[in-house]
Amino acid sequence: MTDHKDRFEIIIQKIRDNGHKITPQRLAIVKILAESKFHPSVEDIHVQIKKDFPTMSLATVYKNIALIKSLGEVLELGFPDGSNRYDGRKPTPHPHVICIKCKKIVDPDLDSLSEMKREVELETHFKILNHRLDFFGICSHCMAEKI
Amino acid sequence: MTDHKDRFEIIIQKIRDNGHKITPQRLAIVKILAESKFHPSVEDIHVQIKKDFPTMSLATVYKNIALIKSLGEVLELGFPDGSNRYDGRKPTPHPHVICIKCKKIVDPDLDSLSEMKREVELETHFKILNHRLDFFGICSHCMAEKI
DNA sequence: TGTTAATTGATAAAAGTTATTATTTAGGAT
DNA sequence: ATCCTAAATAATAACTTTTATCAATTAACA
Repeated sequence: MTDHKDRFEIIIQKIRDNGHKITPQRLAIVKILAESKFHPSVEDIHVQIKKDFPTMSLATVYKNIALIKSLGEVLELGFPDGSNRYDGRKPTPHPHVICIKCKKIVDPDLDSLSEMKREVELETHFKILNHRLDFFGICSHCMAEKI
Repeated sequence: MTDHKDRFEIIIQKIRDNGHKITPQRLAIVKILAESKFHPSVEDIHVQIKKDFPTMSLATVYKNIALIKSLGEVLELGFPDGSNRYDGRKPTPHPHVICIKCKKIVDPDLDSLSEMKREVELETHFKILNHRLDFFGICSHCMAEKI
């Protein structure tokens, strides 16, 4: 998948274009956001980067994610339990399928969603700008393991 | 709408059936959850009840919502900004349409969702148990006001 | 009416995020 | 290559929201 490298470069370029500096810490955070299929949490990112940057501050992770979010290059997934997960590979809204056992997050292909948006606009007279669709269930792996 | 009164009685009965006591504070909280179309927050509920019960503690609101939630009689809507809103009129998952200006929440009628669930199960091999679908936009009122 | 366990109210604690500030550093100018 | 300055980092304090604690109160039953 060369997509991951593209995403990394797209995000870095956008940061540069908006007049922000490129620091080693910033590069490390963008790298994880751009490449991780895991939909990592802030804590995940912090723990992983501390291997290479033992002095990496949690605040720096938060500030960089806020910056990248403001540039529209990362999708924030907040959950009712208060946890937040991030997707820098596909920063535009898209459905997620989440395993409630192992917390794995999968991106399904659904094409009926844009039609549903039109349906909602007709019925409610809202101008729809954004959406969020999550399915919660148990993945085939956890189902087999009966964990 | 007699539905609202029914919801109130259903929730109270369920609380009773599960061996919990009926207190005036509890009645007031259930009343708001069962009747409010507004999808109130914990703070909204607390403020409203303090008019009648000046000593009402915020902790009591939290504890009662947790109880009612555990009985499956209220739907919790957590948002990425950390806010939580509650729906005691329709406690099973259903789509919401949210105005990003005035924070109004509307329930649309969508029937293509169960079909979408089957589609997801086929594609991902997950057993889907639950879902969450929110549309974000601007309501006709805010659009007209250009607020 | 009395008894007892659940509930309430007040507050402390916990968890997660944001703000503050001194120090460091990236990147342009010299 | 070095200097300068504004931005970024690290450490920590402050803040926000939710949960836990515990003494005082009260609903429900005998």
